[in-house]
Amino acid sequence: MGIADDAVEIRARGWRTLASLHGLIDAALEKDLTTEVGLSVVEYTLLDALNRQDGWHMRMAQLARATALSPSATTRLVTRLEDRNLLSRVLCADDRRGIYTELTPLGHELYQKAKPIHDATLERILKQAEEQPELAPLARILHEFSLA
Amino acid sequence: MGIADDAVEIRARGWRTLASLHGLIDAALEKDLTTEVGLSVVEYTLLDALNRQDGWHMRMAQLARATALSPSATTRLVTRLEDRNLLSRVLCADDRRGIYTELTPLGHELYQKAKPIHDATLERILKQAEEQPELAPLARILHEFSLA
DNA sequence: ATACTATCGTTGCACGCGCAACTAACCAGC
DNA sequence: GCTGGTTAGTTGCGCGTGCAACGATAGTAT
Repeated sequence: MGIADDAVEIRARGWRTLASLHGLIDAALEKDLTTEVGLSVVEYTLLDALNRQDGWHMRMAQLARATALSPSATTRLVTRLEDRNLLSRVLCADDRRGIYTELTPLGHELYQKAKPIHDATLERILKQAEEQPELAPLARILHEFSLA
Repeated sequence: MGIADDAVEIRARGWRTLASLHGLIDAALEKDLTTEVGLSVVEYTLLDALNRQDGWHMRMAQLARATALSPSATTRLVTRLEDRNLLSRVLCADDRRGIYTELTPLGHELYQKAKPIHDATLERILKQAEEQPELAPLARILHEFSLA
């Protein structure tokens, strides 16, 4: 009984810590990326996902999964980036329902410019989180462990 | 050089894992809490924060911090909950700019009803995440470690 | 071929969010 | 007392999001 309650409490604490650290990092990335290169966090996440598939296409559903977004939000996100000429939609012949997306040269270029900013902010915030008692344990784990 | 690059990559991976797990948990909580008790995650988070201060008031700014929300969003969140008679605004005498909030009996009752749902979903999703290779390491840590 | 069902992506809609501008209240200094 | 600066909370506004409904294509059974 007491043990089970403890487990519940530990999970709840852990979740609060996770949410808090996530909010902290997300807000910092959002601020820095928008001011420096005009990208929101999800926009960067999408470019990053496309870039890690170097040279290869991704379908809308994959992008939705990578960004943790709904299909509709993904549609509009891709539309926004397409309007800025950062990526292009490519109809694929074998399944005419599906839509591939790929980075344009401009999109690749902007990503290269954004990545160091992203990485620097991430390092800065994690370092800062390690000095905050509630966040330190989790932050330290992200900093040091491979997690996969 | 290679070492520094590795550190950057490890951090980026860690952040993606964190964001992914956060999204997974958040979506599941959102779904279960709204369908079962009509509360969003932030709404539950706020009630939870108030409840952990048992019997004591919280100011708007504290609530904003607890929910990782902007001041304006906090105002409207509190207004929503107040309109449902789950909490009440209390002007405090010593600083007439400040506003205290406290749970109503109805709010306390709803929280008691929501908490087991929240905890069950959290446990379920964490268990499920532990079977997903990318998320497992982080999920296991939340499950087992005290983190404070 | 013809239906029937499933999947992929897109749109209408309402809603919650952050930012900037605002009001009200506190707190100096003089 | 009054003035200037700061802090607490609230509103106007534009925007991104999820949900539900939709059209279009694919797959399958008969």
